[in-house]
Amino acid sequence: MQNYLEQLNDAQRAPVLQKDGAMIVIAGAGSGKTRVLTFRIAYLMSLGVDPFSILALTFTNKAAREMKKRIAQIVGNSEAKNLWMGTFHSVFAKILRFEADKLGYPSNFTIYDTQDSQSVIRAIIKDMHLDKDIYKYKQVYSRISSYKNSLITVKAYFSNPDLTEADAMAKIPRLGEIYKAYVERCFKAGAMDFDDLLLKTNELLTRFPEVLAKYQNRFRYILVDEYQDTNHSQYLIVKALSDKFQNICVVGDDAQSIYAFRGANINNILNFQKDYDGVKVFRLEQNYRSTKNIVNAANSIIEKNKTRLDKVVWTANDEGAKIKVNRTMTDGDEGRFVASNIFETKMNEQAQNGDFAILYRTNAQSRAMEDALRKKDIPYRIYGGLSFYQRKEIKDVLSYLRLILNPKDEEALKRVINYPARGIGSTTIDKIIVAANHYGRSMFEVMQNIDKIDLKINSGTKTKLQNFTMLIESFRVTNEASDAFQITEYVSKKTGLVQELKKDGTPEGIARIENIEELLNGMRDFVEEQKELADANGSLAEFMEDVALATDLDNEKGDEDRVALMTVHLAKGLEFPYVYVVGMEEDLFPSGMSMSTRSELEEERRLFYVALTRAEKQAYLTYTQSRYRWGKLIDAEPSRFIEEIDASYLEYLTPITEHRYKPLLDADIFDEVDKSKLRMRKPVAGNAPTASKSSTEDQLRKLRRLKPVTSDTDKNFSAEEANLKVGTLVEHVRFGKGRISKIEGIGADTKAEINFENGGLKKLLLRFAKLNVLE
DNA sequence: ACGCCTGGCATTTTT
DNA sequence: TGCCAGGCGT
Repeated sequence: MQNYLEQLNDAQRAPVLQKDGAMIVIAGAGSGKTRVLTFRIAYLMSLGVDPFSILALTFTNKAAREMKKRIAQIVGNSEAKNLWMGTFHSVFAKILRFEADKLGYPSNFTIYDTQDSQSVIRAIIKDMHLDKDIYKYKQVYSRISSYKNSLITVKAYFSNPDLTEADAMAKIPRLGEIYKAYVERCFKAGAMDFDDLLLKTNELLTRFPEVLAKYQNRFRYILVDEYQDTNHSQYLIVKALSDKFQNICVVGDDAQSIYAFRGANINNILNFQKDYDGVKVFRLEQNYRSTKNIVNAANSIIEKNKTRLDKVVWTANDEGAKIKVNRTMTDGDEGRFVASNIFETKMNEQAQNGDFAILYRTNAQSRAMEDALRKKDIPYRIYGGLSFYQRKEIKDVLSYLRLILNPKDEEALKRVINYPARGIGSTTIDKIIVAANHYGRSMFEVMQNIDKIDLKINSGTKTKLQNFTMLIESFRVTNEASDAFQITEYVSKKTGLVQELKKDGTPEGIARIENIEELLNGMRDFVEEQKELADANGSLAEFMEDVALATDLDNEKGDEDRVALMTVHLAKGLEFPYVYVVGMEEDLFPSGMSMSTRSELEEERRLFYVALTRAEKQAYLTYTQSRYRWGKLIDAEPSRFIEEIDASYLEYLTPITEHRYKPLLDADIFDEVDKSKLRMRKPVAGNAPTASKSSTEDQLRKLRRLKPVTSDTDKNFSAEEANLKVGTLVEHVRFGKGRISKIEGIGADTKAEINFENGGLKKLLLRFAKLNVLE
């Protein structure tokens, strides 16, 4: 152990040696935080701490696996495997299975993925005869999800007038009913969604003090990685579990908090010191990953953010090359530039494919890159997007498997009851659903008793239904004596899934069969691994637990030498010698949907910070002048983030394009405006701001038409809901209790003075950027 | 009951 | 542009 400690620098060693108490490690990009975490755990164990009493929470399975592996190398496998280590979701799913009966759930509950959840919601909206254009199932889902992450249960929702009123104001007054129905349906199906895994854990820990005590006593030492990305629900779990011993070590980097959109709360890390007594603060500021140029450039970016913890990242590495900035005409050209650049670099620097990463803001951008790489015969792998387990054919197989474990799982049932086709149509299914609701039973139970109830289903269909239930029941029996691989192979044969695909014979069909084979291979490996490493037997239940929470990143085939293509979000925690950040354009990065408030823009900036700090030796920023979006060619302008980098760290391969209208710096406006006094009018559908064809005069007229809001409802809008859309049409902006008193000029120089009567703000000067003015 | 076709719509990130 | 849901025809 001692010589391991010598591998650390002083700053890293200090938190490792700090055995007890609450502590936070603020770790800059590339500063070796994973090393600190692993060594700290190993060190605790060397002091005699039982691995059973150490809980380490990560954000990806991959991170957990790797950490476990590295700890195993230090303390040995037999010790390491007793550690409680995994994602929040996977660790608490295990605990929930163990304690499920207390919450009225079966221990074999299904975990619904996003698709399943959304499909439940879609069905509810339909059943309630709601207008699907108003109640969009995806939006409803994300709304419910964010309620759950804030621990707003159905009950809490209805007893909070602020929430019900807010939804009523948003013209979705029946959201609460949908929420309620959704929760009921999930419960009836014996299913938890992702958010439930955290919400129900909270419920478990608050409602059952003896359970809380049990886990408080078990988890004497708690470590949380990527603490900046915890949401409220996770925060409360950590807080509750660590309350007794207060041996809590959180590690994170506020500058890399990029998941606010799904409920992560950066304040968790910013306020950690207030949450516990005598918090020790450690800072890891030396970057071992990147060149001076990259580190300094990244620093010059993140400095623009207001909300951040005090920290100066530095490096002793070489100066390195400047960051190269390149402009192309189209996204196709951008792809070709990147591809040939990779080709040349490979030649000149003897680099491997695996040394390169192409990072983008949106998945849609991967296509142009793919095309170019394929033309140059450069092997690549795309991460993210549709994960392997989300593919149709895989989900079909998995649905049968889910049904074996939990016949109440309605989403799985609906998916496979008539696939492959066995003559059970939607009319029949509807009848069963009606009966299931009527008797308060699951669909499967209704089907099992189909001849005892009168559903006006003809006898031929009844037989088909019985055949199906018998098929599933026979699977259940077979599964008792099988491991995951055996039962799956059996299922895919018996159901005729594979035959169905063979029959169609198209290239896609063949690819699907290959995918199913890949699934089987993966299962075989899984079974072997489980039997060897853990004291498990590779059962289907174990496998499904893994699958439900797996992501594409977990299927790493490490031995492949390929260029990596992924979103910036996915790249967090990774590093590559050569990094291309493509699509550095306004409205794309920063995303047009995330630049209307200061906090959104700051998150985009952190995202860019993450992108840049992935690079070890060389970073490229590329942008285009026009890009295909929504199937249309649209004009693009270079991202403000390029210009935010101190120019001395940049090398322009092409002259930077001047903005026709400078992006408005957020500082100009966000500092002065109390956003709760501002309201945004929803853009009218079909009136895309960028497609506006109006003349200068029209624009001016629109500006003048801005009227003060006369109603006194403004206080119902939170800062988040109120929106000031900078960089798009001004006509979308409405101001509460204020009026525009003066407009000067148009285009880059447009100035508007706005007088506010309330909120202490009397006058505001706005420079509207990027007005859509024809030239 | 099934399958094809079409029209409408959405494109930010995902454990 | 590409996908998916819903409608319509068989």
